[in-house]
Amino acid sequence: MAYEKKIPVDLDCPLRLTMSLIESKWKSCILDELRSGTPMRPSEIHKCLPEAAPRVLDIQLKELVEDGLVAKTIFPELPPRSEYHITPLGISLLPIIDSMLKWGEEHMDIFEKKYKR
Amino acid sequence: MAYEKKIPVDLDCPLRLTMSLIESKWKSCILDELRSGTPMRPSEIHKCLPEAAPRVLDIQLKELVEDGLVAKTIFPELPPRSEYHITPLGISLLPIIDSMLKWGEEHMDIFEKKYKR
DNA sequence: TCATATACCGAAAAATTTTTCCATACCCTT
DNA sequence: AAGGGTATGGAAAAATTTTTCGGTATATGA
Repeated sequence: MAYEKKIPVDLDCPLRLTMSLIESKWKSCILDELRSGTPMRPSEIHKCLPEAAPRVLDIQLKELVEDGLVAKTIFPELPPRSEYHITPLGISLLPIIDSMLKWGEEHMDIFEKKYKR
Repeated sequence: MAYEKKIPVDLDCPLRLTMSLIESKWKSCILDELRSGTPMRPSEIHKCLPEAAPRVLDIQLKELVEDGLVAKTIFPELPPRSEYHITPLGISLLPIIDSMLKWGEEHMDIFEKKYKR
């Protein structure tokens, strides 16, 4: 995530650290989908976020797991089956996701008028 | 911001809307700097965020103004002088910035151990 | 047998963001 | 007149993210 980039994230800045974990296009949405705690299979997540390219969901799920916000269970079955669920660390981010969701709902009209079409 | 991109931001998704306003590298930090309400000159902002390329601060300040989160006052003087201050809309985002700041402080140790060096 | 579904991943193209460098224009101080 | 500070912006390179396309492998159902 952070230190394998050419220009590494400044982990000493709390704001940049938190942002770096969720700023990719679909990460906050993935966490929102997983919020209930019920594990979801990747195909389900894809269905819930149909506008996201499947490949990018794969990549971002992998990064969420790497960062410890989400955990993965692989069932040794065929055809393959796996499940993702939110971890306690991910759950601790949900209030932030909530407040962004709420802010977006409350102020959506401003930006629809401003930018739509 | 949103609809002048080839792949426009989905303004109907409240989460993506909110994220799109603050996800650029330094926007949340700029809002944090302006939080007190006291106007700041661009040169001051640059000094407070020395790791940011000045050019990118200019660009992101401009976008923050365009999105209505920050306002700009230009004084018709020479040498040129201008000031940026946070708007009520920007202030309404501060609780989100706060919670990200707090989360980052509380969980920094995890990621320092994990990614530093 | 053929299509579909499952999960995943490599590679390249495209889009976007960030960085870097340079330029404008004017003032003040040395 | 030279150097430094002010605010700003063009342009290209570099870095990063996202998209798109294709491939692996195996099982099930038509």
